[in-house]
Amino acid sequence: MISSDTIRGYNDTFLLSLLSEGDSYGYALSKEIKDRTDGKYSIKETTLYSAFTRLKKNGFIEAYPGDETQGRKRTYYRITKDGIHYLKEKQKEWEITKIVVDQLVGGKKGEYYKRLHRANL
Amino acid sequence: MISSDTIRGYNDTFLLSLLSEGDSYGYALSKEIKDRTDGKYSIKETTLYSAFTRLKKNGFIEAYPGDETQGRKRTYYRITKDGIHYLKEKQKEWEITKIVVDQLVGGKKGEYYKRLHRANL
DNA sequence: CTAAGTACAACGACAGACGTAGTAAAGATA
DNA sequence: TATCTTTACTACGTCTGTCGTTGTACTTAG
Repeated sequence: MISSDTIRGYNDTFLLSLLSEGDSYGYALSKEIKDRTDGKYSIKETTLYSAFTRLKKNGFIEAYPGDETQGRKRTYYRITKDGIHYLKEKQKEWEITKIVVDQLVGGKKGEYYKRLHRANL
Repeated sequence: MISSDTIRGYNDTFLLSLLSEGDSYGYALSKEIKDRTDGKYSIKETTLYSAFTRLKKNGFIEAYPGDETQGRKRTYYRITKDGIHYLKEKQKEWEITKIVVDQLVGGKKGEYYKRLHRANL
């Protein structure tokens, strides 16, 4: 199980990405994250709702009440234009981050080969 | 420029990875990180030295004084066996993290969900 | 009736990153 | 000679996302 701290700051992006596929609410988004990662990552409730608060404050999402006739009333969320813009920025950032971290964490086959070669010089 | 918060928690791993190639000291490691990422990421001084403190406390590195005949005396760092073990764990974690985040940030055509299953991680 | 699942909110604590400042020694420049 | 730049740290306080804990409330299954 990946810890949330490992991918700190990307929870907002995960939520925006899911909301970019359609409006949803807390519990459904939480389940979706767990399902899509095959249970390898899940967002904590407190993290989830504090993320909603932050995203609202930043104008990246809008909340509206659901019209459930049964069950407890849900709060639905809709991504805004600013949210879509932010999402795209973070998607680009992630692509760069992957490359940067790959170069620094090491541990890849190719890297070992190069190091071995260098050591033998 | 990638922010340190984006890759929070991986600074320790970066340092351990570099030290796994050979002993080094603060400034050299800082430069190496900047160079290897083509300037796309750099570690702040305070972050660097607080990382050293943490790594020492965890027994992942050992410090020893350099024997420079000129210039200010440096503190060199050497990775320990525990450090190597931790590094390998984090390298594995990173491979999983990449797949997990790829699946959730979106913006790419979904090859990754299949990869997650195929990778058997 | 009770337990489990759904759907949130409030509060405080923690840890890594970071801004600011200060210390110190050497070499380069004017 | 003076000072500016580079190297090499240490100390201290702040910020922010995450998370543990607790509480509330409504619904369905057994």
